[in-house]
Amino acid sequence: MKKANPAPTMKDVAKEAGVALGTVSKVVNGLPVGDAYRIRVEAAIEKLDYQVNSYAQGLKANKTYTVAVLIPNSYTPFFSHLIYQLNMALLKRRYRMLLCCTDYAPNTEQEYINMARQNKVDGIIGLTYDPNLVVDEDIPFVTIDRYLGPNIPCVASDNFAGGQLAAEKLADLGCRSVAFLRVGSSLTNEPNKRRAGFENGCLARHLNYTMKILEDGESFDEFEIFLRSHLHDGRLDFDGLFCVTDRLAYFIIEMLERMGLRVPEDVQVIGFDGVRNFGDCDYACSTIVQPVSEIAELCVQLLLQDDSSMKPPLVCLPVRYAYGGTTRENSRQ
Amino acid sequence: MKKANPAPTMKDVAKEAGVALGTVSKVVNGLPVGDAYRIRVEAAIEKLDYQVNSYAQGLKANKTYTVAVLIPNSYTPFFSHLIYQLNMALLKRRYRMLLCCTDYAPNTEQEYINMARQNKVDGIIGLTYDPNLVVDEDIPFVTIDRYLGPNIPCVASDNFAGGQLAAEKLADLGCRSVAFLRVGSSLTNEPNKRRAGFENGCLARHLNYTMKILEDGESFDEFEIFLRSHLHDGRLDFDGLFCVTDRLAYFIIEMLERMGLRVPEDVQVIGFDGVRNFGDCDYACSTIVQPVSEIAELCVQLLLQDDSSMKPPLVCLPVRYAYGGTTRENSRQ
DNA sequence: AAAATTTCACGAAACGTTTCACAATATCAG
DNA sequence: CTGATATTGTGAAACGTTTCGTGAAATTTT
Repeated sequence: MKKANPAPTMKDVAKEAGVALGTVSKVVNGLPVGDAYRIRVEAAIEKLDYQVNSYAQGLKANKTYTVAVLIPNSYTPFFSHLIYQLNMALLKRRYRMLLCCTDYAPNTEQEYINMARQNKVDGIIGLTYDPNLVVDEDIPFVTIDRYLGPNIPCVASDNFAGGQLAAEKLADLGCRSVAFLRVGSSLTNEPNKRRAGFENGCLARHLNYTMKILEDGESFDEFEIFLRSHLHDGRLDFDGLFCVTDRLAYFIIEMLERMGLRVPEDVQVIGFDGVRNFGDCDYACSTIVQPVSEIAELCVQLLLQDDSSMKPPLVCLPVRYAYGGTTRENSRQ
Repeated sequence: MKKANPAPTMKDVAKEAGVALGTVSKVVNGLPVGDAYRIRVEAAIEKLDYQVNSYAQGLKANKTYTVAVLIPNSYTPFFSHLIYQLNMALLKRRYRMLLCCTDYAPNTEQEYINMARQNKVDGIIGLTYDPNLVVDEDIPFVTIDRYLGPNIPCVASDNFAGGQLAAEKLADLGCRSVAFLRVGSSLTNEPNKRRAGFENGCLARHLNYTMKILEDGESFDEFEIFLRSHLHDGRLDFDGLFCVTDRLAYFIIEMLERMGLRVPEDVQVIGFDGVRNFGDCDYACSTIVQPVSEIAELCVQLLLQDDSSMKPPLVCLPVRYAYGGTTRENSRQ
């Protein structure tokens, strides 16, 4: 049924069905209406191919069913999976997702927050960078991986446990001397706890450990310098490496191979994130997997629940280890 | 300036400034207003921390400044980059992006199209799968990589030229016998032209060529069977491979290495897409790069331009070759 | 059978904008 | 100084919903 240009409104449906406006509204919203009326209204809706205007609804209800998602970009694997899962979690609740890529720029982040407010979104989920972000007190806000204050719930993986798990795994897989590699970030965000967790795990398992943390401007080449300084007669001082992200692990593995070291025979490598290299292929490396889907689900739950007194300031979700070819699994595994 | 619960409206601003509603509206929209009035209104806006309600605007103007983007998922590298660039192109024009991941499911695609219509979006950009998609005639629709009909503009890379370019590159790099590898898809979409282009290029350059196209249910293992059947005494019949996507190329390269063949020494490999392995690192392989940013920009332009008579049914954008370590660049390059 | 009660459709008002006919003021010619 | 013209602020109406007080009809009670 092709309809002339102006989209049919409730008023048109009411006229077509010979009922009042309010009756149509009730039918549309599933409120109790006499069967005779319901049938007439439904027929009219069908005939006119009527669709409710959700923006008029939003105006009336002061609710837009829109959530803004602030994220540095959509193409880093962890982010792109997060977006996917957030999209699913929101759509399940009939919410729309307004995606804002910030490119790590603090002023862009602030701009988007203001813009989100102007768009009267029902809430904001932010994986943000700027520690001095000014968030509006009266718009629900949930962060990922960044604790901004006791009134702003933060959802993250259990990064500390993830670090511990990496150490334990390496120990279980026979490592004696390990290193932690991280790209520099002066930020105090949740993923930083990976280091502390790893250190803790190494101590518990009596592993020798070394850290190499890149400073803010330093290039990845520093890692090669570091590794070469620990290379003697073609043998590395370490038999295990824990990289702060899979992306870094991927680089390091290529670097090791260029240096003539075999992974996992000479040195085992564990990364962090657990996202797939090409979207749905194997893991790029053995890794600590973040529960992306659960993170997304919880963010949305916390954001949309109205009882703000029940919102915990920080939730850490359990991580797990996954084999990805860069460790030597033993038979007990 | 902390404000009590109900957000201030234009009416509040008008009262505060002692002017009429229409005057505030003009100031907000940058229409000519006497300086004395403008100053009073701007002061009131500042004082009350007023933000226009863009949903009320949308209702009045019958324009929601929202565009729905239908895409299989957000984590496949090509898609995630597309989303990023679409986001940028839309945001530049103050449009919002409603992201819908369809998981390649035809019914989900149709559902989302209906939902988008309900949400009164100003347009839809779709990278869709279902060839029988029912699109609403009176809502602007632009597709990516899939030609649905003369009234629905389609934006794509010049896949044919890309295929040609791959063949020419392989020829220039010294190949004599090449193969084209593709995963099966019975769909008639734009990327299918890569094969025809490659074939064309091979003929022009007198290259021996072979095709291996996976049928719909077949696993990637078929490629190994195919390659092994062309392996004699550790030497492959081909010295060049063109893979339909970088993702496939990535698999094939790993497969070749497992088979004891060196890339690019024994066999050179070119993929297609040109997206980065971990978001912003090097190319995963030598590749034909799709102009993702231009595709996104053009989609948005076509979608939002009102003169529908000027919309071309199909636009193919130029691709380029990029070195990614899996070809032997010669000195002339 | 009449009164009391319940049920439920009706339609006006309101949400926060934009727009437009109108009125008020300022400008200028004669 | 008057009357015509240009300028610009005013406020009501409209956009498409939801909500809620009103009252008519149906049902139950005595």
